[in-house]
Amino acid sequence: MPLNKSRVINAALTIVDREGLDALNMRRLGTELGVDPMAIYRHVDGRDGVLDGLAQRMWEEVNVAIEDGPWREQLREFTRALRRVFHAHPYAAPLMLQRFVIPVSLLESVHAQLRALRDAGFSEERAGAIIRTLQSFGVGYGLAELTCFGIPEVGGADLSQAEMLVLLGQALPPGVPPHLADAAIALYAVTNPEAAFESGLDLLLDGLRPDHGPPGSSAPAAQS
Amino acid sequence: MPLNKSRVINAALTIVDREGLDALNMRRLGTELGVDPMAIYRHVDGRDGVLDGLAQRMWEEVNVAIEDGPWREQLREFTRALRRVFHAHPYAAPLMLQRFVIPVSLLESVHAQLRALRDAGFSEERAGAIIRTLQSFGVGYGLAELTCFGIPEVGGADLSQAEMLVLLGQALPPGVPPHLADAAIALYAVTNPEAAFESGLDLLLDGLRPDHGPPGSSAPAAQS
DNA sequence: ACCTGAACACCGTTCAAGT
DNA sequence: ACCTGAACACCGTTCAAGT
Repeated sequence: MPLNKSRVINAALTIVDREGLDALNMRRLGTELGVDPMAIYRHVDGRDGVLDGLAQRMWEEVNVAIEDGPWREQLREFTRALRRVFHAHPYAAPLMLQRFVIPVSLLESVHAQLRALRDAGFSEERAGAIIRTLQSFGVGYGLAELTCFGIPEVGGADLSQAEMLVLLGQALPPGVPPHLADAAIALYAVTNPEAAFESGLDLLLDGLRPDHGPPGSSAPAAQS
Repeated sequence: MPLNKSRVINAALTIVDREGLDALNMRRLGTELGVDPMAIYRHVDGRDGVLDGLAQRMWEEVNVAIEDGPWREQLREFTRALRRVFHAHPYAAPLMLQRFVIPVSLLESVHAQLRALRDAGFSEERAGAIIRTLQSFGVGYGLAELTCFGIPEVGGADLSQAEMLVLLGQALPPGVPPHLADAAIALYAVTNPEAAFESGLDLLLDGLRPDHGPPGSSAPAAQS
């Protein structure tokens, strides 16, 4: 079992998932692999290379099963998957937004989405805008949740209303006027994170209508 | 002119804006302030405290002039301001999503937005969802642009179509099939970043309709 | 070709003095 | 009360050997 890049990234992810990004150093990674730290440099371009590898791994985890089916559901499922990575790997997932790497698996998803939207009657330009918007929303939402609720909490995802308010209180500047505290509560003290995300997703998807009529389909029914 | 927190954060932002986050260390910060590095620890809680201060500063920069006017324009302007910070401080802005700090100025914006939406006939819950969605979109989009185009390029914001394609090619895995390269181009090779962002914003805002009829206004005209 | 370990430069932070 | 500087622990990386 010779050392290779994949094994290095695996070990790195194990460390990061358990102890956070700061705990990842080359010496630690060496002992985790049972190898001299310097041996790693043969397979990966230093610590930076390891972080690149982690970012790539995170994007690859955004894989979604259904790539056919109605376009709206396809986009919805992809955006959910985007957020899910942040919950699954709260320490490593932010790397997706720090390093520019595009794995093939992501391009395959994008390709399927572009085709689905084009088939539904969206112009090429609008299709791109829609996917970019959903991607931004997905990663932005996932990342914002992480920084709001703190890393360990978001993993368990079960904070009581009281605990959340205390957490919020600590982040608020001392001596905020009541009406601003109310605003903070309304915005950040979310009781059901899943439902809150879904309603944001609905907001985005329900407003979408093809520009020119689709090749052949009945009228969509979303705006009740 | 005694040393204080505000002066420390100012100096830190100067360094970070010019040379990036990695260039920010306590010794460097000391010389920038003309002070022994250890003097800084009196006013700020170590390097971490400096980063917290920078995150706070970034959020404070998301100030928007108009806080009245129609709700749609108010939200639009705020989301634009969110993205603008990432272009103004490409190195420091990502800290907004790494540390949980909420300055009063942000809460004031949120409060005004909540009221505007409530007055327009949106329920409290839906108003929160809308603002959260727009915030996620704004920061997600800004951050994604940064990682896509690279930090210095996003500042200048003038990349030729050719330069952008080369940049994209470097990020793509070697030997991607043509149809996937096409997908990457459609999604990432944006010729007009401003226009692309605006169309995402339109996507989000145009779909919004109050739940119960507004207190008294004529019908909105957005979906032409 | 691949792994090893000593060594170097750098950085955050503690602590005991200074004024 | 505030600033100073020596010192320590830690970490990424280079380099000359090893097998």
